[in-house]
Amino acid sequence: MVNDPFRALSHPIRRGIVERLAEGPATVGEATAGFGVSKPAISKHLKVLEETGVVARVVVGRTHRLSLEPDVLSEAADWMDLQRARWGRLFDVVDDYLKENESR
Amino acid sequence: MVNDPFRALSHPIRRGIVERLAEGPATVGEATAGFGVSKPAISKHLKVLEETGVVARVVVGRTHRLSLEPDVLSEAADWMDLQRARWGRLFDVVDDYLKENESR
DNA sequence: CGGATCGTTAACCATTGGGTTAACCGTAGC
DNA sequence: GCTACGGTTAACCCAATGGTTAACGATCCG
Repeated sequence: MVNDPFRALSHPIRRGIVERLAEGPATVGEATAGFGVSKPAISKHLKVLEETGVVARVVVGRTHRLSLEPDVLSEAADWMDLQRARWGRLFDVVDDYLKENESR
Repeated sequence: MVNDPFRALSHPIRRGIVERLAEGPATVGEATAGFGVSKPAISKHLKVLEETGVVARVVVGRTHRLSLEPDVLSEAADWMDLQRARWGRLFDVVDDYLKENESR
């Protein structure tokens, strides 16, 4: 999978960036303030988010404006919801199953 | 974050295992057939899923029965849905924003 | 022009990740 | 008892991650 949103979201800093961008577009400085890592580290995280198609970048003068690219993230959200719907049908079944096994 | 479901889901094999377990509990062999990697590799993926609290294991004789542990995955699904709800309010705004910047 | 600002690239380093093979453990079954 | 089976552990390998500092590029502004 070339666009792997789960990989993109597997680091807390990148999730933090996504959270901020979910409020609306922002510059790199705005979207990444306060994470306590160096600028090159931030730059790498942004590269991952951009490569996976989670974030889009528009260069405006010397600042880079970032915005969320909903499609790829929606894919991930859809996958999660689908799995949740499937396991949701099993709630009670699982309990029974475990009890059955414990008593074997 | 000690229980990081996104890390757990960041590998396609682990997502595959989750998909199978969303249909219902299964043994290791059942849940992980056909991934084309060795058994130790599988074992490591299962360890990750177990450590992150995504999967529970009950040893029955010489087989290990796996089942999905819904809580941690639900956390992730909730996070995704929350972000989607937030960025959803921005759809048109983003378009305007990009156009505005392109014309600068 | 010259300095400050926003952000990236380069080079490097330590750790983690994901895979392998070989060996092992415990249980099942003949 | 012994072999087959389900699965893990150990030891190892290489590539990818995530961080650093130092330097750079480009733009803005006095």
